[in-house]
Amino acid sequence: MKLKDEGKTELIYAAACRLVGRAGIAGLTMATIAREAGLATGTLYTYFPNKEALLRALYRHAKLRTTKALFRDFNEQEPLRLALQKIWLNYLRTRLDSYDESVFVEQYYTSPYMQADEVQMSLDTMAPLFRLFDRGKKGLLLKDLDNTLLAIYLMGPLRELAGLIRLQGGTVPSPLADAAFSLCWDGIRS
Amino acid sequence: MKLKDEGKTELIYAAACRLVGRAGIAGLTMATIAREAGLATGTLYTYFPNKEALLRALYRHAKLRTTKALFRDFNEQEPLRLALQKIWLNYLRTRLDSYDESVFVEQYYTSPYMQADEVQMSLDTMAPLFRLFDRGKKGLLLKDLDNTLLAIYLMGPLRELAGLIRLQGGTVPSPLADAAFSLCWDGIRS
Amino acid sequence: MKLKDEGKTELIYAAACRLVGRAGIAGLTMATIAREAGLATGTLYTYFPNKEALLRALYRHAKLRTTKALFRDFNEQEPLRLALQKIWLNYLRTRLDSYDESVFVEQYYTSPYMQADEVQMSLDTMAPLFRLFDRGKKGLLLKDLDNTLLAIYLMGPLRELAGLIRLQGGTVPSPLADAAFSLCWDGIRS
Amino acid sequence: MKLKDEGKTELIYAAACRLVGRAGIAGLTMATIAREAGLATGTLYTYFPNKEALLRALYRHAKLRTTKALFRDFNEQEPLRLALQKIWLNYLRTRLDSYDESVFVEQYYTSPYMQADEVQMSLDTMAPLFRLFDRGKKGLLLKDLDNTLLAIYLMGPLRELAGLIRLQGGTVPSPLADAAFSLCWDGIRS
DNA sequence: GATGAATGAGCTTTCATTCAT
DNA sequence: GATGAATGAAAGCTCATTCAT
Repeated sequence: MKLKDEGKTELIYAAACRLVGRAGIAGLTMATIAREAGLATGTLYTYFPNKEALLRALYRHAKLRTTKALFRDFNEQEPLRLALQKIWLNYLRTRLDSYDESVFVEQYYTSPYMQADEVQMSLDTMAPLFRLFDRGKKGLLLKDLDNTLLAIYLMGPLRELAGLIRLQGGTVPSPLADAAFSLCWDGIRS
Repeated sequence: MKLKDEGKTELIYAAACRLVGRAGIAGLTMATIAREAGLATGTLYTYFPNKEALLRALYRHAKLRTTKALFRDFNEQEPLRLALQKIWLNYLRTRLDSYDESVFVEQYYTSPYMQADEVQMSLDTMAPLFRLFDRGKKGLLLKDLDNTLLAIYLMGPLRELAGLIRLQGGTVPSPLADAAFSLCWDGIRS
Repeated sequence: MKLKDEGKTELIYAAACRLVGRAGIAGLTMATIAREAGLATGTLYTYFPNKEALLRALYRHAKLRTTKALFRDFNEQEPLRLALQKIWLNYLRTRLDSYDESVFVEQYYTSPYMQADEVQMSLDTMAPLFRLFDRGKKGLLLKDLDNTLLAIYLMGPLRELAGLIRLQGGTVPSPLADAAFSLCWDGIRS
Repeated sequence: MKLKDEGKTELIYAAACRLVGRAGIAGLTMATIAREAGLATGTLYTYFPNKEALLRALYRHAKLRTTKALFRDFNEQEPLRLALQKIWLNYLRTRLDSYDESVFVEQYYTSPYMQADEVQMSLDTMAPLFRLFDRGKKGLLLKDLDNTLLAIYLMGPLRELAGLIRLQGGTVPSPLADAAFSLCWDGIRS
């Protein structure tokens, strides 16, 4: 007997992401996803009840993977600058390695599919970073500013930076990336 | 495309932007735009030959307005920090004042509608800022880094920052905005 | 300007009924209805929000027409037998004249589309007949039985009778029809 | 069509009938039948080559059972009224006991599945009743009318009558049923 | 034989576009 | 020019049927 194959879910996710990376969420159709995944249209409906559910599941999946990657090898005890740089580099690397996934997450966020509970889930993933900020502010290493603001300055430019590195065919770590982190660090340190 | 009534074109632009702000570019239909603008569907086709042309025209329109706003009251001879802060504030203000327009421009950029020549047009608009950077680096006031990198660091976080201020019901200038610009400045100055 | 045409609703009703008469409710598709009505598929959706609504509206429409026909030229003061025969003949005639409509009403009744409120509506239409029965029983002209039972015996066989007459290419009034009504009358009279 | 397990065929028949009783023939799918029967979809195809064959077989099966029930304990030599009442009561009882089956037979009859040879088969089953009518007319006990007409008057109201008894939660025999047969008898007797 | 995942034709519905008024 | 009904291609989804296990 053929059993439902978990790997096929991944196949579908990957196909959908690739297509979003190419033409945006707006151009995404069930038929295209199926063809890209090498499946029949109907097969998608064995794994997801409808298009919205597919996209929603993909968002959760991608968000989870991205978050996990964000804190890879992360040690909360490390010196602050090193710890922050690790997270920062992880984020950059993820955006480059999983470019399609990142584009999808971003576009989903402003699409009509986005729902309130998913906003909260997004915020929760940042908790360890915020604890790091608190420590830094207490030790007078960081400017005494709102955590969200610090996060915005640390991470905000990474989207465009990744785009730039990608355009130049670059990899991480790179001199460009090091210089970029220094900009961030000089901005937020006290 | 007989532009009988210029005001009606603006009406259509505004309606389309409002809808994108609410539910993203993906859910945008000609019928919805028409209803939001208080027109009949067919009327849209008096002003634009088709949907793609409408969006394309709207992008150019919005981009132009945004750019013009970016350099409002800008004087290239002013002290560097003040000049940069003015551009920075203008950008932030525009994102807040014309939130829908900004969201549209952003989503259009990654949509299947985006075309190569429009990318170039986007870059050209930044020329005055880049001249400012060159001056700053020559005078040893700024870190000696790639202009694009400096621009990314200056502008990159503004999208999220605007979102934050918007969420808190804030306006510009505000203490939050001042603190935020200091972060930027400390990051890029030598 | 083209205005929504009420006659087109009738056109759609007629087309749907004709098809149900031919192949039953089960084989009914929006595409077939549209083609039979000489319209594009999409046009159906200017007049009805979806297939279910179309069928529901058609049911109410057909039921109303059928009921109106049932009591055509009906005069509650007439002698009992004549009054009943008129209703009986009207029913038979309607089933023959509007055969498709009748088949539709019947099939809709046992289809998954049928809803509770429509059952009540169906019962209400029979009120004048029931008043006739009451009068007949009071005057000892009819057996003293439940109205519903009398109605069932008067009307129940008409479906099959109509089928039989139709098969024999007959019309109403006919000797067959007269004999048939005598059967009924002899059954219910006291 | 290897009939490995005769009991499973019955299981499928019962499941299909139950579903038709609930929501009509139109909403019937192979997947639903399988689930209701506690089988896998594919298993249905071991017992029937396709959906049409399944329904056709079910029709013959149900028709046969119904017919057999119609003439249960029937003795062609009995007095006419008693013999007719027996058949009449059997029919009523069957409609009540095997309600789903009866609904299925009825709906199948007007569905696109119905085929010409099945109409003939349906008529043939009535032969013993028709012989009874002939005897009655010869003995001047019944009106001298077409057998089909007599049959229609005897059986036609039973569908609705069964519905009524079912609604009132009644059983057979019942005073209602006795009164109802009298209506019939008085109608057809000479 | 039994299973249920996979298939794809065909159904319902949407929507950019046209066109009679 | 403005209107919105009409169009039909294409989208989302269902379901009879097949087939690997």
